[in-house]
Amino acid sequence: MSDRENGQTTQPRATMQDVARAAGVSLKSVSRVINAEPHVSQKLLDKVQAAIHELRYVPDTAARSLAGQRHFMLGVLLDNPSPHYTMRLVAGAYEACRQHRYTLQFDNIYAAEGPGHQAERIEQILHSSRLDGMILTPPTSDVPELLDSLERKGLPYVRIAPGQDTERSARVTVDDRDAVRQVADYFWERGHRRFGLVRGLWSHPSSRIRRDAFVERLRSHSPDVSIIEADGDYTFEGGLRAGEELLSARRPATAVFASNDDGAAGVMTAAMRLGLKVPHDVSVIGFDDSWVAKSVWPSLTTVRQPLEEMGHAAAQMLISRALGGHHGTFANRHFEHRFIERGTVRTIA
Amino acid sequence: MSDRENGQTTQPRATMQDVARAAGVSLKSVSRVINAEPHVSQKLLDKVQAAIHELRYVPDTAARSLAGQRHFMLGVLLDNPSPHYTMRLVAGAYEACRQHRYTLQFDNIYAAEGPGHQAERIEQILHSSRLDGMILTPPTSDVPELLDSLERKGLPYVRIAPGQDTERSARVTVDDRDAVRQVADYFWERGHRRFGLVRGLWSHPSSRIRRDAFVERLRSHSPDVSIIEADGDYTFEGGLRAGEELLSARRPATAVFASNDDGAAGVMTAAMRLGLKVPHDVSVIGFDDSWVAKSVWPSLTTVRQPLEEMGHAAAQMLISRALGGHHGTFANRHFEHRFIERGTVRTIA
DNA sequence: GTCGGGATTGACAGCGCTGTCAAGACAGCG
DNA sequence: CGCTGTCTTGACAGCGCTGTCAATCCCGAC
Repeated sequence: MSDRENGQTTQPRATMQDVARAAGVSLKSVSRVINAEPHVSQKLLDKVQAAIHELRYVPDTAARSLAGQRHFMLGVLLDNPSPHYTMRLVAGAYEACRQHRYTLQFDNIYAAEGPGHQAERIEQILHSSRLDGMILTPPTSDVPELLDSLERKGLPYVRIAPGQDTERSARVTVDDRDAVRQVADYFWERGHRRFGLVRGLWSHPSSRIRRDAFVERLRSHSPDVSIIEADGDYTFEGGLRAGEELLSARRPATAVFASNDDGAAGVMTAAMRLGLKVPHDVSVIGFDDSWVAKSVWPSLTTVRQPLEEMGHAAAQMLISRALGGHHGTFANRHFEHRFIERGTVRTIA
Repeated sequence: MSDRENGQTTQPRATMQDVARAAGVSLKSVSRVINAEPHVSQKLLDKVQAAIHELRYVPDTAARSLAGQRHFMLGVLLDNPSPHYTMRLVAGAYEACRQHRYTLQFDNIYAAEGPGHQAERIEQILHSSRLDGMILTPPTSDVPELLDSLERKGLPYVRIAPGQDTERSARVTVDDRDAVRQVADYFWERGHRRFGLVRGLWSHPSSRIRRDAFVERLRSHSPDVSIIEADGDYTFEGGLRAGEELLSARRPATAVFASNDDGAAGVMTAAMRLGLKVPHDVSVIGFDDSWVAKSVWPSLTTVRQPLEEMGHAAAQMLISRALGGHHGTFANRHFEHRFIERGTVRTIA
């Protein structure tokens, strides 16, 4: 491998003891400063901070974990097939962790294997790692067995975008309904009256929510508006099939909302194959602002979830909690979507 | 938050001491078994393993780190804009880490900010975290300043797919040349004689390598073969522009190789806009087998790098090293690409 | 039967930090 | 001026494990 282990140039890292000595105070006082504990005089604070800075002191996480009851590690439960989605969420959570010198552990829980397996898997995860908290990402946020296990173990957790039984725990939410209404209105205001809807995967609560919001909003504009629905199962393939169905109907849709971007890309391809031009002949809006949104032409009008911020918030909640925060009350941070106007919607004269 | 901290049901985790007692041996003997040290009799081994199993003992990483000189943490240096690429590499590395109860720390190094900033950034990373090794992913594998810093600190590292100065360190390689030759032959054998090439980003060594291999291979078939080149900078947009250039030339290419999938998707879109059908009028091959490869129609013929395996191998090398392995010699694990035949290439009569 | 040497096992001192508890400092009050 | 209560500071044990070193065991060779 590539190195020389004999740290010729590397002087040993400063310890808390070193800082204490340099500042002329006790070990424990340095500890107090590091942990921002109360009852520290300004004078002592200054001395210690100067010494810390001077020695470039960085506390040793392993020692802190061993001696105290924090462990500087959070877990994230993952089971989302979309790398882009996962990546953004995790990036946000990771950033929050880094800021507090925490580490993030990733755990894939395979929903496909059924709730029994999942419960077993999480028990194992909890037993074998010392965590200060757990972040549940969709679709794991809605598996009751998981929540049960977590509660039994007494591990704090935060659910991201839970679909059901929302009040049960701390959570980070985002209002899909609201975003979908914007989509519906956007189409409506541009003169569209015949709609297509590509549904997602029924096992994800988000799927039903998005569908219902879209349909309801449109009906509120006109009770007997035309909406053709088809299943797209959140994939390109699914969107392709759904698109062909929607666009080759007798009175085809002029505006299609796909429950995610992959599906929307499928619809665009279907349009192309049917000789329809986007947005001239069909308008399309996606959901997620994933990577593909910019890998199609025209680039896709879509809705972006602030996933990084959501992940960040979730981790932040857990970290504050570990520092000795808010017991009893279930925090809830809410975020808004951002509508991203690009090139796939046309205004009908 | 969602829990009860008073672990009513949670009995304390077993410690090594507990195991020693249960097995009727000394603490140190259990430690030997856990660390697979030599000089342990079969009888003792059995007793200890039984006790470990019985008590569901899991060693405490923090304590091990504190007491020993391993820290059970590896770092990955990231600076690749493609989430899919990063994700796959990291997933593999992470899996290897999990198997050995290691943790992976991610660090973004912003190449765009220039080598000076990077060196500073890595110094800071190395100073503030206790790592057993570092994995460099492209394009960080080719920043000499980074390697210098790592070596100065004496931290073992492995470079993934380094482009230059390969022998300098341990590494995990994959032969782009070989894969690109396959691509060239694949086109050639199917009767194509007029080629288009979408180049990548010059700052990535891979870009030049892929380009050269493609051109050389084709020339080896026929010295004055027609190859039109255009810059695609590894993005969809770039591929789109490059595609329009290549396909609207006087004697347009019938087969286009794009240095990555995003670029290939751009070429396909360009073809569509020019009224050309893929693969009937133009054949396209990409590189990476990224998410978009299946989000276009027809789905993209491409080349897949075994990124998970590569990440896994890199982490594995570092972990073995930390266990006290191969000093002096620079390991090198080599991987092969896999050619993925899908629907974007046509055989010319 | 005895000795040398390697194989096997264990005792023990910390690693760097936090939690506990007690001591010292200091202000206010009678 | 002494006493009490609060604020600040420090001493100390020990978290769970590994590295060191010494003790013990077992074997073949003499």
